[in-house]
Amino acid sequence: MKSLSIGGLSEKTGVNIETIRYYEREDILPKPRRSDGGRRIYGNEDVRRLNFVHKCRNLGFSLKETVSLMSLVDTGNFTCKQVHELTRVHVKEVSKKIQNLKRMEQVLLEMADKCGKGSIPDCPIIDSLYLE
Amino acid sequence: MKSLSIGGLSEKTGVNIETIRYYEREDILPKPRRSDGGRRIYGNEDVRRLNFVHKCRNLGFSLKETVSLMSLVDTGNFTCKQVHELTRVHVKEVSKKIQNLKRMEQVLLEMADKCGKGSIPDCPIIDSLYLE
DNA sequence: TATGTATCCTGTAGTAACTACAGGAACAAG
DNA sequence: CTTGTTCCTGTAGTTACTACAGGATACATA
Repeated sequence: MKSLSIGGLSEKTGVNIETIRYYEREDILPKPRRSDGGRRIYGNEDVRRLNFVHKCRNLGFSLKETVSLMSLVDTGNFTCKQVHELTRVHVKEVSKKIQNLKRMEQVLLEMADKCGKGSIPDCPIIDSLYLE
Repeated sequence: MKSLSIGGLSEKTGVNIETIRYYEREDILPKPRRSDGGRRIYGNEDVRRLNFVHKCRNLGFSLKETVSLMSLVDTGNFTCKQVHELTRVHVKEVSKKIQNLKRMEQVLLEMADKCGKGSIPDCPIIDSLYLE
């Protein structure tokens, strides 16, 4: 089992060094052991955990949700059903966000389309922003 | 021209009272005149401006971008072309966000699909979160 | 062994865009 | 005149990082 410095861990996982220290402060990652000089030393388990967190974040889970998922796993106190439920709820939120953004995109495209692209200070985009 | 209290303005525009005061602090909205008792008094122009800001925010423009748009309008120093360009750049970012979220959604759905929904502490969703 | 430089340390503050108080003043209705 | 609602200022909290400052440590090279 090889050990890593914080820089090594950062490179291996793609997570920023400052972010790793932040996760430690926030008790999202356990405090690692230190070298004689006081530097953090990480092992394979730390890589695994950080990958887990990183992946959750990329999938849009909040840190709170991520911690929930991890502690479920840590305690062994979970069922596949529970995890499925958590995922289902989350995917619903993601879908909602997509819908909202699509609506936004639509309005923006319509506005841009109506715009004459002229060189005088008069624009239907601006006009429509003042309405309602 | 009728005047409004901050509560009235909030109701009329759908913007939170605290948010209105925040916009004032941040010089996004002008400081309104006050009553003898020191309360804020708003007019039609304030409704217009706040609607503008609100709409920009709903369309995903940052406050900075919103202020840029407004000051373009205020100075009259803009062309339709400029506004079109700003919109075009913004819609590109929105589209990118949509793409990312869709990818996320896909992965989550796939994970949920593989999940056995069983009642034992073993779950392919969790397993896949540890990978990479 | 000296030295340079790369990496690391802690602690604090900044970011965006609000939101949430606390503690007090003003206004409207009965 | 009391009661209840709305409003005031000022400060601190939220999320998830990111960016220093000022110093210590580790390691490669001369």
